[in-house]
Amino acid sequence: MPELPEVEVVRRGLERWVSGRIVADTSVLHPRAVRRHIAGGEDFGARLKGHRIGLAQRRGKYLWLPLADSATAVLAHLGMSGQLLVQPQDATDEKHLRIRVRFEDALGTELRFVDQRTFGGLSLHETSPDGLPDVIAHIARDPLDPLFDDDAFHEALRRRRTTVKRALLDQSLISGVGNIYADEALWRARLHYERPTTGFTRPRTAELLGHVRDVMNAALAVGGTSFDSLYVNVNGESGYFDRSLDAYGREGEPCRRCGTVMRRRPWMNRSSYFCPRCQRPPRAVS
DNA sequence: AACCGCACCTGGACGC
DNA sequence: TGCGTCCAGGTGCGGT
Repeated sequence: MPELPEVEVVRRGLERWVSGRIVADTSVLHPRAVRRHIAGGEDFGARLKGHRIGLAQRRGKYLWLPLADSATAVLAHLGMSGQLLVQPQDATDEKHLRIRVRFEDALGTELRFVDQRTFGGLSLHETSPDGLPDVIAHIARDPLDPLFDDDAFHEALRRRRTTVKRALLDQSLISGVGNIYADEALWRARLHYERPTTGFTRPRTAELLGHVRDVMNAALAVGGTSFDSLYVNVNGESGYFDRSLDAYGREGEPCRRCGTVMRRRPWMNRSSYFCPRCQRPPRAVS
């Protein structure tokens, strides 16, 4: 479900409501939610207990909470339907509550990981000297990271024998982009999703990256994209960017630029939305 | 080494 | 009402 802007909204919420607190007790209510924590749910809880939570971090769609005085961090991925909520301790359990974390203080709130489809989860990992959990070393920096290297991205794009949307979704090339923001950025750049990346010029890459950043920043400014109650911030509130989408989910509606009816095409077991006039397919594919 | 396709889940919307 | 089908914002793994 969530892409970079939605995950960043959650990170900010964790920083505000969770960072600095000391873990008391953790309960894992569904084993799949900790499947990346090989030692299991009991071990997961035991290792968190007594540790102070550091500043919440993010790379792409991954979030992590460093544990103070240890070279470890709680890594979180929301998958398609995961939520991290800060709830009053006495609030009724959500139907898909998977993990609960209570704290030593008297603030009266707890952290809950709620996840309908169980594609997401929490796990504890060693962190490298730069603070990155070891298991996400293969995840590229995201386009809002000041250290993202535009030139290296361009060179990598040209080396790949792939198409532009596949490249945008490849988290080892550029992280944080998912199906929604890929379609939005491609619409803004007037690029068809099957356009090969091999022939990309430097200006074309620069323009595409500019659109990726613009659309993500615009989404961030209004709290992210929510089609339903599945995506919410830590307080359970939805974002409003769904009202601003130009491509994603607009099959049958007029292109906001040229009025042509927008199309949807099955693509890699999901969908691609595009304007058939503004985003012409490459000749070889058509 | 790259690249592709699929498995991993639950549930809502829709057609019959 | 119920059943089948399709669809959903992601990732990692195995096979080629």
